[in-house]
Amino acid sequence: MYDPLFDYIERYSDAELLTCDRERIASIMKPKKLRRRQFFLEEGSICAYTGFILKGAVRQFSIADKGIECINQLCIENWWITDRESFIHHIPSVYYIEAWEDTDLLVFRRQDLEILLEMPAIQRMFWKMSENNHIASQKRLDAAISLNALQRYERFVRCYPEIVQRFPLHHIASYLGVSKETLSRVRKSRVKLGHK
Amino acid sequence: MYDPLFDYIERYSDAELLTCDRERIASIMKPKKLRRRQFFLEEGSICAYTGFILKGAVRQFSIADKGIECINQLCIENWWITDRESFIHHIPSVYYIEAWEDTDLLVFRRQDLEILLEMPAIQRMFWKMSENNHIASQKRLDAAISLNALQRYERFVRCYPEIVQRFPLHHIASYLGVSKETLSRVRKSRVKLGHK
DNA sequence: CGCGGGTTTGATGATGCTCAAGCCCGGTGG
DNA sequence: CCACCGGGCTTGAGCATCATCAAACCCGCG
Repeated sequence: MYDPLFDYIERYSDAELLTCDRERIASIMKPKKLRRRQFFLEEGSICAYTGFILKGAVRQFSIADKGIECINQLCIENWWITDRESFIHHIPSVYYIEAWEDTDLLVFRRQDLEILLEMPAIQRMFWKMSENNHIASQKRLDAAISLNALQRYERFVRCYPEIVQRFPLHHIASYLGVSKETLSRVRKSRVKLGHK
Repeated sequence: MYDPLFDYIERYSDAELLTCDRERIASIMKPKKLRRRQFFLEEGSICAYTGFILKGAVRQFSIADKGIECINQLCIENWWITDRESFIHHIPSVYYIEAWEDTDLLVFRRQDLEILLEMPAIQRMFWKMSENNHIASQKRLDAAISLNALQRYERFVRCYPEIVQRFPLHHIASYLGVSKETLSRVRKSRVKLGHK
C-alpha cells in the first residue's frame, strides 16, 4: 500500500529509497480513510495531519462572506493535502478540506516532520514540491489575471484532464473563479467547436 | 554593507548567525549594481544570480503576445529576486527582471547555493521563505479571483504601502491585473471617500 | 411520484477593457 | 527663455465579458 508514496518520493527526489528508509517511512505514516463528504480539516481547527492521497478525490475551500464556498484546490491520487500554515505553526485554519469521494490517505503528524526531513530524499522531495508549487501558483495567477473564462478552462483541461472528470461543474467553476453558469456556457461553446 | 542581509536571515531563520557564518556568507555573496532600466535577467537567457536588494526597486515581468508587459513582481529593499526555475535548473527564463531605480544587490551563483544551504540558518530561512511565498501567492490568487479592482488595490496599499510610492501607476495596474485607466479611476474614487 | 442536486438557458446589469483625446510636467535643444 | 517632446496620468464613450437572478430541466433515488 505504500508503493505509490515510495514511487512519488523517488520520482520527486530523483533518488532511490533504501530499504531502511522505506521502513522508517512506513512506520511513521499511518493509513487513514475518509468517507465521501467527511472533513479532513475544518475552519477554526488546527491541521493535525499532512496526507498523501492513495485513492480518492478531495477539495479544499474557504467560506467567504455570505457563505460562498471558494475552492482553492482540487486533488486526486498522488497529491498531498494539508494547510501548511496551520500544520506547521499550530494555528487555526481558515480552510476546509473535504473528501469528495471515499478516500484513502497516508498521513503524518507535525512532530514527525522533523524525522521525515532527516532523510535526504524526503528533504529533496519537499524542496522540489515547494518549487513546483511556486511555479504552479505563478501560472494560476497569470491565468486568473490575463485569461478569460474560456481560456482558463482550456488550460485547466489541458493541465488536469483527470480532475475534470471527477468533480461536478460548479466545483471546477469555483476553482477557476467563474460562475457555474458561465462555465456551463463555456463547455457548450467548446462542444460546438469540435469539443477537442 | 552586509548587515541588512544578516538581519534578514536572522529574522527569517529565527536563529543567530555565528561570526564564521557571517564570514562565509560575505565571502560568497558579491555586491552588484544595476542602473535604472538595466536588466538583471532577460527572456531567453539563464538566470545566473539570485540577488538580495540592499537598495533600490526592481520589477519582474513577462511579455505576452502583442508585446504587453505583464508584471508579476515589484520588489524593493530586503527582497530576493531571481527566476527560481531558471536559476535552479539552468533553463532559459521567460521573464525579464529590470531595475526601476538604481539598485544595489548582493548576489550569489547557482553553484554557491549548496554551500549556503550547509548553514542551518540559511536552510531555515529558505524554508520559511518558501512557506511565505506559498501563502502570499495563495492570497494573491484569492484576490485576483474574488475581489474587484477597488478591493484589490485597497489590499495592495494595505499590504505594501512602501511599494505604492515607488512605482508608476501603470506598473501597479499591471501587477494587479487591471488597466491603467481603471486604476486611475479607482484612485480617484478613493480620494473622494476620504483617501484613507 | 415527488424531491433534490446538478446543470442549462435566458434576460439584465455591472464591471472593467479598449480606444481616443487631452492634460501635466520635467527635460532638452534652439 | 521658450517651444517642443515624451512619459505618465486622466477623462470620456462605447463595448465585451461575465455575474446575477430566475426559471426550467434532467435524472437518480427514496
